[in-house]
Amino acid sequence: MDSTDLPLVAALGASDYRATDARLTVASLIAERAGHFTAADLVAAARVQHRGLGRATIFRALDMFAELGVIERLDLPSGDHAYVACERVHHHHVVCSNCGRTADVDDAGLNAVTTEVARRTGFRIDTHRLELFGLCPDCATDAAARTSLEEAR
Amino acid sequence: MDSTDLPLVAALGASDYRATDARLTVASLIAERAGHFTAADLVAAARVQHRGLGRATIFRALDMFAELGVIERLDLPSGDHAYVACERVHHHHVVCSNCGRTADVDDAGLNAVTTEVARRTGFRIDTHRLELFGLCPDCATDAAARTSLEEAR
DNA sequence: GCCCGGTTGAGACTCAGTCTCGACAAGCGC
DNA sequence: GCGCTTGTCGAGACTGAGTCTCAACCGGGC
Repeated sequence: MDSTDLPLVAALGASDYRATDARLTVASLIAERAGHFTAADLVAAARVQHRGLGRATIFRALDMFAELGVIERLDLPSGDHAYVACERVHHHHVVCSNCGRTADVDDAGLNAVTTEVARRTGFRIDTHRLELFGLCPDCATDAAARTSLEEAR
Repeated sequence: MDSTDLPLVAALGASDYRATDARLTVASLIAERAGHFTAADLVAAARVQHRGLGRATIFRALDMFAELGVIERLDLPSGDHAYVACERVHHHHVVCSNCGRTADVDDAGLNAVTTEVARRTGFRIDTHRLELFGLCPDCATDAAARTSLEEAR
């Protein structure tokens, strides 16, 4: 894949930040990952593939991409922090707890929920965060196949 | 307040865990807090009020109460971890980003949202986490008063 | 060539959370 | 009462994610 095709690189180009080698490297590392990833993943991958990339640089790049809205921070049920590459519009994530793959979903009726919550509690809701965890179609199929196999025994 | 009235203490009594002094102290520290609190808050409070309470003990007690379902872990928009005392049934939290007060809300139509998301993405949704942030009625009133005051100038 | 501001990698630092260890206390059989 | 087991304790070492600092580097403008 030509790295200039990456949405992260496009966002970088459209911003006031310079498109340096280090940032392009981080962008391509992120693009290599299908689902969510942790900062530690990137640091490890950078060490293996592109020696010259400091820890601080990766954290700085992640902060910057998060600020540009092209990656988003995620809190896994385990309490760990992770990131996902994503669109810049407001949306939510569904995370496969088996393979880590993620999917974006838009509002999907959540606006009505926040309105209802505001009405019930009297709170003025400014922001919200919805994260959904489960099995992606592939892993769900696998799991179902494995279950029926065990039942057949 | 008689500490035996605390729902945390009741849950502790109903469990297999021993109701030791250290745990009762942690329970009363948690009960003193109206909204969410961090582990560091408790450690600091314990140091000020009840010298003899180790860091590890507080973390262990928090884990235990979380396991009993009487406190719940929360991820603030800042990325910090916090805890809230809460009911044992499944529910969600609304957090005041000004004073930290929290309110519990039940499903409020979210079930429909998860069903819709599952339908659209093909994921099998197992768990989810919804956190809402905004201003509680008091802080919202204050904020509104301050805004109108500034407009009058 | 020189300056300036943005960016870099290295490494020190911080701090939340975990782990380990020896001490202690409650419960229980004898 | 005694000894054993088990659960719990506090202290402090440890770990690892994330931040901060600093000197070096780089490209652009003059």
